[in-house]
Amino acid sequence: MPKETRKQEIIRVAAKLFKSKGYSAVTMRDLAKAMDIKAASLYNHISSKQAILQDIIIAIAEDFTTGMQNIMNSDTNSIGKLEQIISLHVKIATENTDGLAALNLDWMHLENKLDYYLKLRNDYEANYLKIIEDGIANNDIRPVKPDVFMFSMLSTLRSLYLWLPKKEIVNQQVLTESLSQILIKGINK
Amino acid sequence: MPKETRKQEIIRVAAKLFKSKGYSAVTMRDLAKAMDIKAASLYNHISSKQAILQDIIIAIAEDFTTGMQNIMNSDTNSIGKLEQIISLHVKIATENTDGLAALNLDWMHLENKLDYYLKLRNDYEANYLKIIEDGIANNDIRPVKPDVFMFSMLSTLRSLYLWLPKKEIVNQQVLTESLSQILIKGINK
DNA sequence: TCAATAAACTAACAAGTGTTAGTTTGTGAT
DNA sequence: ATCACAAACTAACACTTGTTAGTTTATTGA
Repeated sequence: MPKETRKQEIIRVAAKLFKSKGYSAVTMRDLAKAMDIKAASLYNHISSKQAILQDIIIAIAEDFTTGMQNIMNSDTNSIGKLEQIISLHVKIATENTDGLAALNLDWMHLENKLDYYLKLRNDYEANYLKIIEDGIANNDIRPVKPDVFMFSMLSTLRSLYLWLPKKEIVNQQVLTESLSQILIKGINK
Repeated sequence: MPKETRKQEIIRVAAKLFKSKGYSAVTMRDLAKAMDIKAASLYNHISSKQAILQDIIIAIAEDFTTGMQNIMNSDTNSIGKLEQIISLHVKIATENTDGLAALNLDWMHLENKLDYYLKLRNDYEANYLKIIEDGIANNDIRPVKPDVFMFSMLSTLRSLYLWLPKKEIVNQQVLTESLSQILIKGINK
């Protein structure tokens, strides 16, 4: 595996700080202190504070988009697709907890890239909803309200970043199965 | 009903701004502009920016605490209590959407009152968990993992502030029933 | 009519903000 | 030994931040 560049290191530490206080409350001097250098030195590696936020959020948002494409092209029924969505969220939340926190808490502070982020998010949710609606039409899913169900499921999955650090369990598969049980069981026919 | 004081008006507008950008990104000049006065004039009514945040968050946190006390003292089984919890969250989220957003997003910026807030939250979650565990012991609830189940339910309920503004439905009872169906049905015996 | 009060104003402060310019230091390859 | 370069440094900038002090204006009850 290729070693982490200085820039990647800065972005990783920034994500951690953003998680604890939010983008706006973290100053470049805070970030510099966490890196044990002076604030001005950060600019040898990154172009602006805003660029750090964009790097963090857009990368993750594109991971979700790619993951959703794969799920939609996969050859399973709706319940299987929902399980894959849970697995996707667990995977990303496990691998990049801090970055996901920044995405969830500070997406509104994206400037140039805000529109792009919102497009990715809207498309993601539209695909998600379609999977649920298809499942109801195909009789794989009980006739719950699709939007309430998606909201509920997505709320849980989006909050994983808050919860994962508290648990000793890092086993993705165990968590995925436990969540599938709780989130899907109630609507499975 | 008593008319809103100027102070209450400021706090209400502040909550709205905090919801859109977060506490740290909202300046006193932003708030003043939203009130159509100068920043210095705010200090005739409030003592500090921090005090505004405390007013907003602590009031809601205490509402939850009171609500939980009532639920625990109520004469229903575990499923009934969980339904009451859903109803409590829907009620508070409907009546004070913006304040709830501030609580969820900016609680970590509480200074003096942070410890108090965390105590209220921890107690709330402990009581919540106990209700679930009792329900499993009494055979009212399927033997799911209590912490995963609470996390899932609470994630949804805590995200209501994001979702309510998007819906035409303001009917609390309809929403409560729909959520009960989706959140509880899966674990009801 | 006058006094009290609520609520706005102007002006200013000290501290903190993101960022730039220019310079120095250490390391590894030629 | 020297060159190139990554990565740190100091110093400073223009601007924004929360907040205070002192003053003016409008409303209202005696």
